[in-house]
Amino acid sequence: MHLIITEKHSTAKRIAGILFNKSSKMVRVNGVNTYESGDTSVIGLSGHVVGIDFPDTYNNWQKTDARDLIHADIITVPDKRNTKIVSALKKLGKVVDTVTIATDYDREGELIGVEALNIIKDVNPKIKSNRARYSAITPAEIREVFKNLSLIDFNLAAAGESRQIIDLVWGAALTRYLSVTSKRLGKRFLSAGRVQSPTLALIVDREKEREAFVPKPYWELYAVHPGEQQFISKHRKDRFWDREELDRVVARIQDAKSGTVSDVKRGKRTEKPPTPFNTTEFIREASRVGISPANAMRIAENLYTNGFISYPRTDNTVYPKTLDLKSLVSMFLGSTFREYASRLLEKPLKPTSGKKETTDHPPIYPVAIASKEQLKSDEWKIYELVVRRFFATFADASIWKTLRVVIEIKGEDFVANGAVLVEPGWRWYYPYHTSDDRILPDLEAGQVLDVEKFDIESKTTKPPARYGQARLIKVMEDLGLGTKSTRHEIIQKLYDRAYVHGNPVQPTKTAYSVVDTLKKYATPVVVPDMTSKLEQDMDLITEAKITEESVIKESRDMLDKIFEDLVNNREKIAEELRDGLYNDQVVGPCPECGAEMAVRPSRFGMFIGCGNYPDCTFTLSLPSSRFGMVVVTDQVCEEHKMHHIQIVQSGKRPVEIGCPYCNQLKWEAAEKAGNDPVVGPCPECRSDLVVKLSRGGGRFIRCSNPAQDCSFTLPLPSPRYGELIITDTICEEHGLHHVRIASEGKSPWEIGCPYCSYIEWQKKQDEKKSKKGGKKSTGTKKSRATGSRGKKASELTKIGGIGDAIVKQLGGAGIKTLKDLATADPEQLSLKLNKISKNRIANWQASI
DNA sequence: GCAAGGTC
Repeated sequence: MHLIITEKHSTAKRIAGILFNKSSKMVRVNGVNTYESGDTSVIGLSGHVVGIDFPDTYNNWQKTDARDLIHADIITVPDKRNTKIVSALKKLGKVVDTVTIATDYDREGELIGVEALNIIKDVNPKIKSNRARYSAITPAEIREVFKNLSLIDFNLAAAGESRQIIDLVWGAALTRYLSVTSKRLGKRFLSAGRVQSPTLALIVDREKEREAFVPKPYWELYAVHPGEQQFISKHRKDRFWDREELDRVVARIQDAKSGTVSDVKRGKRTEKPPTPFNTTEFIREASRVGISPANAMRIAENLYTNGFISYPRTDNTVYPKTLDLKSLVSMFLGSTFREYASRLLEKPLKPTSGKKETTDHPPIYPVAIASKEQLKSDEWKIYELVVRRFFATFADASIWKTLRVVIEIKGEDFVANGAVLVEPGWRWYYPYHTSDDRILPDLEAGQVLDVEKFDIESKTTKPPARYGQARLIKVMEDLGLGTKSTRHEIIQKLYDRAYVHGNPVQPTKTAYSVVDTLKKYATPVVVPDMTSKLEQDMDLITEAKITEESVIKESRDMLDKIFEDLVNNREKIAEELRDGLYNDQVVGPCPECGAEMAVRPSRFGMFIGCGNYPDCTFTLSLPSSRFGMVVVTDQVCEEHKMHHIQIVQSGKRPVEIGCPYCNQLKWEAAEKAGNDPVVGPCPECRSDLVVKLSRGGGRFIRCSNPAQDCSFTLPLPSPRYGELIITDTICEEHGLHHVRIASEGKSPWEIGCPYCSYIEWQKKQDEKKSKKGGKKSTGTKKSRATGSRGKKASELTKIGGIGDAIVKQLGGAGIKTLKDLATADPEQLSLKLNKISKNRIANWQASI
């Protein structure tokens, strides 16, 4: 049997479609869809199906010396999410005599293929192998390539493997050193890596430049020319740095009522059409239409899996020759883009091409017609962007008519520039770039012009701007940091680690400390050179000029030297790191005694405490801090002079607490006022259910039974902003008023009956969980095994919403006291309980 | 609980 292995499922399906035509049959092997015809099978991987790691004996961060990781054994481990594919490969491997590796045509693709081959070799050492290399999945190219199979490039795969090992060793050793030395263990650990650290350094360096920037004042001088077509001209000097000089000029000209046109230059400016989309350029243009890099990639992936656009992760800016561009454009004759397509087809199609041409994937282009109704609004925005960009790459240049006029006013030259778009060219297809005409009247040399007045604008030079996410991705690409698929993830990682916040991106003090320490003691990991050197070495490995082993050894030796320094200076570094880390926790003056308040850990999560403790015991609570990391931003509350606070949770939008004192006062006021809006009768005791403000600034619904012996609660879905409106509609089933959340500038969100909405939401969570599988079932078993114990009445019932049945469940999960509950991770706990969401747990915790 | 690279 012949087995073809591709990098992803979608390519397996498409290649089978081309090679087998209609005889392609889908066969499930160990739960993996494969395609079969006659003696040949095609299976798709999911990228790397195995990874590398250290043996379990190195797992304890405190007990293992970080330095030992440099020379620790490295083992291959199957990727947890892809165990099915691994076993399918083993199963098929036994009955196969030849394997064709048809993964992506790049370095990682070669490695991914060799990894799969090695899995098969384990069960079938005599297997024969070859390689199919293609740059676009078109029938012509695929058929051709499979007629001319080549050999696997094991050197190329070895180059990829050297990268894996070097990244793991440097990343893990430095991450552990930083975390252990600064005692930042658990989820607040401090990380370092070949790509993330230089990226973080870029952000920190830019912030330092901004801090060091001294603004310089300057002035601009304009003349206003009235008439049918009023316009302004600017003094030729552009910027006056010397106020006295400006004053002298103004004194000379101020009573001038006219000027003479001394020079007129007419010209033409052409703008070439844009080049085909690669990932970075796509992300930048998506941010123009208001979509963040992470969202743009998520949406693009979605459009790709649904067959609307081509593969979105590509560096290529040249359409492969095998791509049938004409039929792609013609396809749009039957769409809302008809007029654009037919205009393009009037002439032969000549696409632009960019500088970079790669072999793995084509540039991003549309592959099918979509209608606006079919897609969500952001999806349509992205789809339209890809379509219009595709069109623009065939369009003509746009042409501007330009006019430059010099006007002499009492011996001083004033200049006016005009530009009018005369041939829109590609701009007609691709209207995302502003193209404002600057219209000047048709002037002739010698003409006398009126001057109505002079305007002086006083300005200052601006510090370099902070990086926006899209800009940062571009800079990373220019420096060779990361890949098209990882750059936006690396930036996300910096947010998750609380190294940065906001957009444009701002570093925290922790980032300053980490970057400073690494710069001083482990320079190679904070500069892009490590990546460029690695790239060069990988090329040499590929050309068989040096070995993988020698590259790895050299890298380990370098890290050994670095660790000598790190170990010798441990105390000093610990102190430096902790200083910076403390600065990151400083919130502002204590309202009671004026001392410095800072974020501090307690058994129940983080809180803000006074530096004068125990003399001053004033505290502010930070309710959601159990679920994420606290970020102190540089925004300061005018009233309390406290820094605004954010709670960052990996993979989620940060929770903006704002000024923690304002937040606390708001909550206390709401508690005191007690006029909480009533939603309806409590399903358990018939008292009023009311909307309460949670300590985190969020909202939830609770029973207001005055005796406090009913503990029914309902969470509310999470837009924390906007007004909660209780409507007149009443749920027939639960008797509760429907609610909606109204935010300014957005259409209101109808939640309906909060009870129904909660049940609905829980169902969805359960479905998600059951899809994950594996982990959950063992958790449930465990909870049953220990569940028989917790029987007595528990302090847990003091919390709203917890009755005897839930106490029993909680007991089974090892939660017996309020303290247990307060310190539990809601997500983990929710997995151990039956139909109790992590939000519900979070609400309990917030009410402790 | 570490990296970065695939893929979803």
